[in-house]
Parts: sequence; structure tokens; C-alpha cells
Amino acid sequence: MPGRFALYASAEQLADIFSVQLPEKVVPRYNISPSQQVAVIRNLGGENHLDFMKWGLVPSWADDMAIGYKLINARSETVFEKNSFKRAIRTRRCLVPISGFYEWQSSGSAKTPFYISMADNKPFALAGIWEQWKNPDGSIIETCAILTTTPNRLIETIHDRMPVILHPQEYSVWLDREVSDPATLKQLFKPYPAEVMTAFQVSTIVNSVRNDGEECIIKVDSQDDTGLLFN
DNA sequence: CCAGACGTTGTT
DNA sequence: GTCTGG
DNA sequence: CCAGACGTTGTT
DNA sequence: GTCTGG
Repeated sequence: MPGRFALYASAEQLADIFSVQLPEKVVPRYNISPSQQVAVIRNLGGENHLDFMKWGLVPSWADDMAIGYKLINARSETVFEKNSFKRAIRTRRCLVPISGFYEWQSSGSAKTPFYISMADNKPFALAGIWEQWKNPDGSIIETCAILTTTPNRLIETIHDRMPVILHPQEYSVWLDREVSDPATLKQLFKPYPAEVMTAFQVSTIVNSVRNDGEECIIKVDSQDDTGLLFN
């Protein structure tokens, strides 16, 4: 997956880490869901830009935007082969800056949300692709999706997939529109090292997209989903 | 050739 | 637009 | 990803 | 159960 993430870094922090020119003001978000506007970083004209677009990729040939609800993730193993992604992966790649993401651990019918981030709590980048779709009214809609891969040793205890997280030294090649060679890009599709990441259980408050407060990332004890009420 | 799909996750 | 299935 | 709807007619 | 909305 993931199907939910958070971004609460300051514009200054993002400018520093992602070499973004004139970052727009980024409002802290703790529960970013599919179909919502997300921040992405693209390289346009040799400079990195921070833009906002809808999460859920709508290919140029789509009849309507509904398909975007399905295309929030792209498997890195097959992204060069799938009709919906093959054009974007070659020439329209982006970084999706986040503070952390959520994964739900299934046990029988129970689903327990976990918040996963870097141990140093710094923002990092997911590998993303983006598209343009022409609305019948003539407007251009920009959308994006994130790549997934196999989990690392930390995340495999929670879930069987994780997003492709890029190392800072990989940002420039990922954003370089001159690069389109699958072999080169596939080298980036590996699980991020578990040693520098951390995960903890959070309240099911995050289950509802209507909740976008800091309480989404408050740690709760195992077996105690009501942590917020009693802490 | 044309028609129809184009995706992932999770669950069975 | 491009691929798969029939 | 999860939550919530799943519908039409008629009226405003 | 399945689709849509967020």
C-alpha cells in the first residue's frame, strides 16, 4: 500500500531536503487519503517545483476520473508494463514528500493501524508518477500514484507491501526526465532499510478520512485502541 | 480483425 | 494510447 | 486505505 | 457483496 499518509514538515524543511524553489505554504496534514490533493516535487526546466495534485492516477485516455480511485498504488515490479503506468514511469516521475505513512495490520477480521516513519522523524520521499488528464470542460487535471515494493524486516511484521522510499542521493536521477531506462530505474525499487525506520500502533481515529488531527499519530499501547481517551 | 480492459489490496 | 482476449 | 451507501419522485 | 466518496 499505503492508502494513507501524513505530511507535517515546514516549508523551510522541505525546501532544504528536496531542493525546492519557492515552496508553497504546506499546511500540516496527518491523514492524507486517496482522491485528496497531495504535495509532489517535480523537476521542470531544471528546477525542482512543489505542486499539489490529486492522489489517484487518471491516465490520459480515461473516459472519466473514476478510475483514479483504483490507481493510488503502482506495483514497481510491473510498472513498466502496465498500460496505465508505462508512459508516466518513463517521463513523469515525482517525489511525494511525507512525514510517515499508515499500514493496517490484519488479524482475522481485526485491522490495526500503525504509523511508520523514519527513526529521526525527518520527512522523506516516496517514488511517485504523475499524469495529466483533460476534463471535458477543457481543464487539465493532474493526478499521481505511488510505487510499492516488498516490505523490509520492520514492515513485514505489519503488512506484505510497502511504498518505494527513495534515498536523498537518488532524488536527482528519479526526477531527471532524460532518464527513462528501465534497468536504471528498477535499481531504485528496493525496500528501504528497516534499521532507520520506526513503527508504532495508533488509534483507529485515523480510519476515518474526516479526522485529520495530530491525534492520528499518537502512539497507543497494543490491545488498547482507546489510548487517547485514557491517556 | 474488433471489443474491452487498462489496478492494487486483501480476502477467499 | 496500447495491450489482451476472442 | 476505510467508511458509508446501496434510490426515486417530487418539491424547493 | 460491491461501489463510491473522502
